[in-house]
Amino acid sequence: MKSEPDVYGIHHLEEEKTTLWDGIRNYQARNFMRTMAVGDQAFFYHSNCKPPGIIGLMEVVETGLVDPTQFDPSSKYHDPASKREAPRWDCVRLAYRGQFRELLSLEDLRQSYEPDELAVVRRGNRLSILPVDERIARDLLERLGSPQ
DNA sequence: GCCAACGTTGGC
DNA sequence: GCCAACGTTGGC
Repeated sequence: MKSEPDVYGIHHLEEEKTTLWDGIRNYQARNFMRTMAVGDQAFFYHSNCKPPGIIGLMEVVETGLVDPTQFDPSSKYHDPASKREAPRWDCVRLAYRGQFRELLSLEDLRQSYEPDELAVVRRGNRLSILPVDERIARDLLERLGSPQ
C-alpha cells in the first residue's frame, strides 16, 4: 500500500498507531482492499519521493469500513455521487507494525523481480493498493528483516 | 518539467 | 458499446 511520505508517511502511522486507509478512489484498488482480512500484513510503500520503496509493515485490524471522506464536502475525496444508503467507497483500518532498518528501493525491486512478479514495479500502475504474490512477500520479508 | 501509462468521460 | 479527448499519477 503506497502513500506519499509528506502527505501520509510511515512516521504519521507510527504516531497514530492505526489509521483508516481512506481516500481510495480507484475501483480496482478498492476491490483489492475488500479481499483483505483482519490479521493480513501489508507493506508500506513510500511513493513520489527519493528514493521510492518499501519502508514499513502494517497489519489489517478492521475491514469493511465506510470511507467517511466520500460524504465530506470539504474533503478532496468528496464524492457527490455516492449516497449514504449505498456508499461507493469503503476502506480498512491498518495498524503500525514497524519500520524496516532500511528502505527497499524501487530500483532494488526492479533488479530483483520480473515486472509480472511484483505488481508494484509495473510501470504506470497507479493503484495505491496492490496484491503481492505470497512467495514474493515472504522473500521480501526475509530481505527486509524484522521491522522495528 | 516531461511523458508513459493508464482511468474516466461523454458524444455518437 | 466504441473511442477520442482529457485528466491523473508517479518515476525519471
